[in-house]
Amino acid sequence: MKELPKIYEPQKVEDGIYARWEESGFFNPDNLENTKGTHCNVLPPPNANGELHIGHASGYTVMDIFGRYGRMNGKKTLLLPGKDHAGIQTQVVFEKKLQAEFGISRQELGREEFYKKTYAFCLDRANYMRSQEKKIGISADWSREKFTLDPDVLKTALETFVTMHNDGLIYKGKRIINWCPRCSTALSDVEVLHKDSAGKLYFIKYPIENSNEFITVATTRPETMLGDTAVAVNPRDERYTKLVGKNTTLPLQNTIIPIISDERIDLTFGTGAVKITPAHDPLDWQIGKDHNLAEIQIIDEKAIITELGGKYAGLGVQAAREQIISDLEKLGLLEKIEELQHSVSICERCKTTIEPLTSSQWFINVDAKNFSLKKKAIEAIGNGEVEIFPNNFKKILIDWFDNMRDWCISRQIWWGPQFPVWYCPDCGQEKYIVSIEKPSACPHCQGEKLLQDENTFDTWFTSNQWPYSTLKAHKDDFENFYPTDMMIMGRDLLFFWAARMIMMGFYKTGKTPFKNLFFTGLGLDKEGQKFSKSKGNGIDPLVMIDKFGADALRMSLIMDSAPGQDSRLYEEKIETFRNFANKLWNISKYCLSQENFKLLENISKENIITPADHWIIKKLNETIKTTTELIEDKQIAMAADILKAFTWNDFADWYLEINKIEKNQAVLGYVLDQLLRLWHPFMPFITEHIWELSGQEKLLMISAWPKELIKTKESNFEIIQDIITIIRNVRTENKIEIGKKISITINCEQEETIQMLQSPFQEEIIKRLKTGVEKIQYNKKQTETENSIKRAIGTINLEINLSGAIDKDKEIEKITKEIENIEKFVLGLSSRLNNQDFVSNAPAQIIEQQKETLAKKQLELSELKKHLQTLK
RNA sequence: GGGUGAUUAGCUCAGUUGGCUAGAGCACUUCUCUUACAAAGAAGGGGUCACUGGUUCGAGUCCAGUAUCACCCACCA
Repeated sequence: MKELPKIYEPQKVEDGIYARWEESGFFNPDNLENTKGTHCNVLPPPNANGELHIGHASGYTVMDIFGRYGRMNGKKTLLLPGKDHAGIQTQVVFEKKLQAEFGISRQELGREEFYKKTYAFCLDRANYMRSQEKKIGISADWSREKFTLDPDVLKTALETFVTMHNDGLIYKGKRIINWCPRCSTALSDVEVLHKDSAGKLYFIKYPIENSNEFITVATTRPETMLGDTAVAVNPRDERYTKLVGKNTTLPLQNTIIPIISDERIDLTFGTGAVKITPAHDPLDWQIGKDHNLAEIQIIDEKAIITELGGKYAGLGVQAAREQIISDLEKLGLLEKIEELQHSVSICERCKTTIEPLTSSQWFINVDAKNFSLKKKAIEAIGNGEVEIFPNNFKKILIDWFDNMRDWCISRQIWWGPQFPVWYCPDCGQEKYIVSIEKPSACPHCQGEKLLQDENTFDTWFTSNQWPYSTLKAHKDDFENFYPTDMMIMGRDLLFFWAARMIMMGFYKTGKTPFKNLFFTGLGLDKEGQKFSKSKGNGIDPLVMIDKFGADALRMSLIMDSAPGQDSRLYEEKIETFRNFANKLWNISKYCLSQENFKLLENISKENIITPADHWIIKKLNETIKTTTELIEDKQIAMAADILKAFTWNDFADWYLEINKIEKNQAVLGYVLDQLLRLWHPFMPFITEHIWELSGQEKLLMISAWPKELIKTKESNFEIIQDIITIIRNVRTENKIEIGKKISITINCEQEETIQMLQSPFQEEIIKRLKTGVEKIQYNKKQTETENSIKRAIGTINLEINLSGAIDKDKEIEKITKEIENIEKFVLGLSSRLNNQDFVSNAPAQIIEQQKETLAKKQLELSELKKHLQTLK
């Protein structure tokens, strides 16, 4: 066996291992043989406009763990990768790039050219990002990789638009929408963020018609008064009862508008009287509709005052506001200004303040009579058709659906698929044709100059169809894999993506798009801050992989965290898992250095011989069982934790040390074999590498997940462990120098135990495992050697002879403390066992356990007391 | 305004349906380069599980309330 490096060097082996996996073809489920059942995870497509960040890495790790676990369990496993064109975000990114590199705007480039260049940019980024994804080790089938604008994927999405339109679930209408003046597009409700900011509340006096009185309204946006068409008060507000039905003169515009009453007015806020601007406020728009008020658009799509704004036309919103306040002040109509904390709507992508505008847009009716998308989704979540991890996200989702309003899906950006809607210039905008292909002629006037609707789709309209649009693009995938098994994403995508995928899935296929929906938390930096570009606190996954290895990064991303819970990531943490990977490396290095060592998939009973053998096999069995159960239960962090404890504390710290003395290479080979399999989903690179070094021909990636449990008999190996640990402890406590040899006496009445200890190698083990023991004596009865230290281990009374070197005071102190401790515990336990309520209510098993513990502790206590006497 | 999560060792966090004296990593103390590993080994110290009540034989875990922090949602003129 060739000499392996002392330190595992992931940088040198990872790329080669990934290449072997790819070449094997087993990422492609079509090449997997003898499969039983399927595991499918259509991977969330990252935005093809940048690079992978730690959030992607975190999600991919979870997906890959379940994917590899599924594959090792013999399931036809498909992880389907892809990229998203990410409409607005990509347009923003690419416009900036154009400006920075060439100093040109998209307008200068023209729509068609801009689209072409953006497409090329996305493909370039997609290529780069794919190479990053491979670095993380994701076992995805690249032959099926998709892009949201691929013709076949897009076709499915557009077909959905057509059928939804035909079913009356999509309509075009003039409604109030969120407008981003910088992006020049409408936005859906979820694309708008709300930022708390300090603002001002202006109190403006509106003169009552034919009177000297005023009605004072309060507003944060005085400039919108140019478009007021009413003043509203609450019908129960007695202050204004006599004014309802009268009119007021709108200052500056000098138009006459009515004073109306409406339930939705909060009488405790401001003056209780509200100016109504239907064209520029969502609530006002509703009220305007109900009261038949005119909509006067006085702010345009660039946030400039329109012609209807009279003398203020052409001013920006902010400038108009200042001018209006100054003019009102001159007129004596500004009563006062108060400071106010309120939230301002901003664009999710560029943070520009949103202008609510009325505009003609396309909407999805989410609660249609013939097919209520949201009710269907709520039902599926409620009845468990979609299982959600962690479970508490269920309620959040249902609440969100309950409050969901119609969804605006049209955008006025250039980057993205255009609506399959056609207009005839002669017949006008009212008559349109919905068709994926351009119709040859207008059905109304036979005109042939048809123009396509200029709107592009909301990115989420296409990506919400991802699970079936990708599967439908390849042979029988849809039949084989839909509904998919897992969908995993960051909790920030809950509403954007998860919720609406469920809706669309039910509409299109009548089924949920995925059976299990799993949310990861967000990655935070060491101070608990969200990673963000502007803060510059990001951790580049590639840099970390280069520094610590992909396996270490993967482990650091999933350990010490609960599903859906945010977790902090920092280099020191990744380092600890690099150290663990190195531990696994050295464990393997030791095994491989042994003569006649080979990995064994199975072991027969005859080969489990010594007390340590039985013990380690029993521990391994428990580990296999628990790990499997935990993964099935989606608790991967706990699963890895159990595995880690077994690997390090049981196998490395004990079994390997014993193997140096008492060889049983069959057990060694079997445990390492099983261990590599168990670790593979979590740390695929290092396990595959060791697997190969061990001479295995078949890839570990497609080897079977451990399941067979070999029955073992109980061994008393724990007694040996206790003896060793106690001796080491006593040596340290009494400051016995390293080289000094000591002797021990084992007092025990049980013949069986003594036989075990005297069986081949067991004494050797006790002597050589850092105990410095030279001589072991046995006695059936208690001996009373002067100056020795005694400790009870079950039925054994261990006597450690330090030849006069003991620190008597310290020993007395320690024993006294220990006695107190145990007495307290024994008291608590025995009073519980004497409690009739406990005895009659607690399960028999618990009672039995506690009785045993009590007996053991009482025995220990009496031994300690005797020991204390002899010391004194 | 509504909601969710968090509060456990100096720090970062686990702790599944309630069940023996609450765990890990890092940091800390002491010792050791022992031929798999100093990225390691051995032995230790360190916790009123935020607070107050309640349910229970039994509560870190369940219920109610309080406090602090974080995040999300929201048509707060």
